[in-house]
Amino acid sequence: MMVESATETIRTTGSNQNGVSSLSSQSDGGGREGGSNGDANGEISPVDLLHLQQQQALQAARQFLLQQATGLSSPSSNEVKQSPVQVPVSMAMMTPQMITPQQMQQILSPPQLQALLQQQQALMLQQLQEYYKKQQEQLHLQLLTQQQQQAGKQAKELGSKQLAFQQQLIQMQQLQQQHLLTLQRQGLVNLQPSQGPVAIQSLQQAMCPTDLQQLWKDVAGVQSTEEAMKHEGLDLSTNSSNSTSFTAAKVSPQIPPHPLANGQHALHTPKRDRARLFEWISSFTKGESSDEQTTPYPKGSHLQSAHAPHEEHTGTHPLYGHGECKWPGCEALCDDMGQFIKHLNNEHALDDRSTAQCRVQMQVVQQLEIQLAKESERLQAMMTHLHMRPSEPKPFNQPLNLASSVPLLKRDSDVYPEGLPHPPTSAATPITPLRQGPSVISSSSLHSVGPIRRRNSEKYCTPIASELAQNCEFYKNADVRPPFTYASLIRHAILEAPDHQLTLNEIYNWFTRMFAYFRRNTATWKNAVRHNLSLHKCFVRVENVKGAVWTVDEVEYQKRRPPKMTGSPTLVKNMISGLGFGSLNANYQAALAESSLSLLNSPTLVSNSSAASLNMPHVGHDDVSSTVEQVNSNGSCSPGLSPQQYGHQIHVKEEPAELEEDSRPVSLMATITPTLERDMEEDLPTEELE
DNA sequence: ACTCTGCTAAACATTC
DNA sequence: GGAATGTTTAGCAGAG
Repeated sequence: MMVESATETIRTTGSNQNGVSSLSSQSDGGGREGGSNGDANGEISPVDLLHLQQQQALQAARQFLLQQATGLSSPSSNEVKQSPVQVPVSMAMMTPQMITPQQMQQILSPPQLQALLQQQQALMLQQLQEYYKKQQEQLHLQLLTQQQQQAGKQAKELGSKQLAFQQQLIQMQQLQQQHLLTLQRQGLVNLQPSQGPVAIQSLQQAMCPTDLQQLWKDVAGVQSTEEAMKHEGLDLSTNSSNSTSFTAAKVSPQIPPHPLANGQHALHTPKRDRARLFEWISSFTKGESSDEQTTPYPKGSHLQSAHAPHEEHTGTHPLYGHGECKWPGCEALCDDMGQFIKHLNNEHALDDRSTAQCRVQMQVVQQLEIQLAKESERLQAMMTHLHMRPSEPKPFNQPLNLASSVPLLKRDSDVYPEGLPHPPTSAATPITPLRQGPSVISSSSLHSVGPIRRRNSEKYCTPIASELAQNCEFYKNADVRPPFTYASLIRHAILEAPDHQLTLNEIYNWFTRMFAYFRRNTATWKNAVRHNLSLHKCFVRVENVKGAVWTVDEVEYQKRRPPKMTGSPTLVKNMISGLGFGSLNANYQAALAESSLSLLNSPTLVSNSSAASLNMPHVGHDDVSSTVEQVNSNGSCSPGLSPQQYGHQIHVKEEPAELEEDSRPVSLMATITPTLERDMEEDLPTEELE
C-alpha cells in the first residue's frame, strides 16, 4: 500500500511537471474543437483548467519541497544537484521545470507526495466536475440553439456545426471520463496523470470499453470519495509534512541520485523507490506509446533500460530472480520457487491490474523495439556519413554511391536478414586504399565468420575496392571473413598488382597480408583460391619467364554475373537518368565499380604478354578522351574496362559508375566478348540490359 | 522444384 | 620424394 500510494504520488507529481507540455500539446489538438466553444463562451477550456490546476499542484509541491530542502543534509542536496546531470536528455526535455519528477520522487516522501497530490486531485476533480457539468449544459444549449437558428441555413453548414458541437460534447465527455478514470485508476494502472492526454489515451488503450463505462458509472462514487479525500486532504498533508520527515533525508542517501539513469541502480534502490521507478517507466511508456507514430525518438525509451533488471531471467522463471518476484512493481520476496508460484498465482492472477501491467510491459517492449529500430537507423546514417566523410569528389570515375542513393535496393533484408546492418557500400569513398583504422568499421565486421555463400560484392553492389579501401586496416587486423567471393578477392589482388599479374604465391600473400582471416585455415582457402583460379575463365594463367602468373580477363569477369534487369522500362529509364542509378543492377554496379576502382588503384597496365593472352580486343574508343589517359597514369586501357566505360566515366563526370554501366554500349559489349575456349553459360549483358 | 552460384573438400596430375 | 601448383569432380547450401 505504501508503494502504491507512493507511486501514485509520484505519478501525480510528475504529471504536474510533464503535464504542462503534454496538456498544452493536447490543447492544441483537442482544444481546437473545444477552443471555438471556449472562445465563444469566453471561458477557459477544460484542458487549460486542468493544466492550470496541475501547475498549481506542482507549485504547491515545489514549495513544499523547498521548505523541506532547506533542512536537508548535504547528501540529499548533493543528490538534487547531481540529478539533473544524470537525468537522461530526453527526460530533461520532457521536464522543462527545474525540479524533475525524479527529484520530486526522491525528495518527497510518498505520504507527503500523496497527500499533496490527493489534495490537488480532489480540488481538480471537484472543479472539473463542476466545469464539465456547466460545459455540457452549455453545449447542449448551444446545440439546440444552433439547430433552431440554422434551420433555414444550408444543410451542409448545419451539419458541420452540429457535428462540431457534437464532437466537442463527446470530447468533453471523454475528457471528463479520462480524468476521472485517471484519478480513480491510477493505482491500478500506475498511470501518470501528468502525462495528460497521452497517458489518458494509453489508459483507454489499456482498458477495455466496458471497463471505462463501468468506471464511468462509478463516477459519482468517485466524486464523493474524492471530495471526502479533499476534506481529509488538509489533514493528510499536514500530517505528512509534520510527521513524516522529509524523505530526502530518509531515502536519498540510500539511493543513487538517479536510478533511472542507470538500470543497475534500480537493483540497489529500496523497494519503494524501485516501485516508483517502475511507475515512472510505465507512465512514460504509456505516454510515449500513444504518440509513437509521430515521435521519432521515444522520449523515455532510455528509461526502459532501467527496467531491464526486472526482466532479467534468473532462476527457472523469468519473473523470479534473486528471491524476488520480478513482476513489474512487485518485487515480493519469495524464498523458493514454490512460494513464488503461489505468489504469482495469488497476486498476479488474471485481473484488471495484471492485465494493465501486462499491457504496460507490452508497450515497454514495443517502445524498445521502436527505439532499436531508430537506433539502427541512426547507426546506418552514422556509418554512411563516416564512410562518406573522407570522400572527396574525384575528378573522374567517382564510383557510385550506392549506399546513399539506393534506397529502393533491397540489400539489408536480403543479405542480412538478421537485421545486421549491411556493409557500407558507399563507393563514393576515395578509391585509394587508406586510411582509416578499425575505428571506422564497416558493418562487414559483423559478418559471420562462417562461409558466406553470397558475397555482397557479387550481388549487392558493394564494390570490393571501396570496401577494402575503407576497411583494409580492419580486415588486416580483425579475424573477420571478408564479405567477398574468392573470385572477387583474387581479381582484386591481381588488379592491385603493379602489372596486373600475380603468381599463385603472391596471391596467397596478398590474402594473408590483407586479411587476418586468411592467416588461418590456410589449406581451405588456398585450395579455394586454386579452385577459383582454375574454374573461372576470367582468370588466365600466363606463362612468364619467372613462371606462371595469373591475370584477369575483365570482360570475362564481368560476364560472370550477367545482370538481370527487371522492372518497368520507366524504371530502367530512371536508372539511366543518373539519379535512379540506385535501381541499377547491383552486379554491374559492383563489377564496374570494382573494375574502375581497381584501375585507379593500379598504376600500371597489364603486361603486353598478359594482355595478349587475355585475348582482349582493342576496341577503338572514340569516346575516350585524352583526359582519361591523363588521369589514368598509364594512359592505356586496362584489360577489363572497355574504352567506352572510361568515356562514360569521364563524360558523365560526377555520374555514378552505374551510369557508365548503364550506358555501356551494348553492341560494344557484344563485340568485345572474346571467344574463349572455356564455355560458360552466360547471358550477354546486352540482352540483359535490353 | 529447379537452377545458378559459391564454398568446401578431395583426388589427381604436373611442375618445381 | 615432397611441396607447390593446377585441374577436375562432387556435395552442400543459399538465393532467385
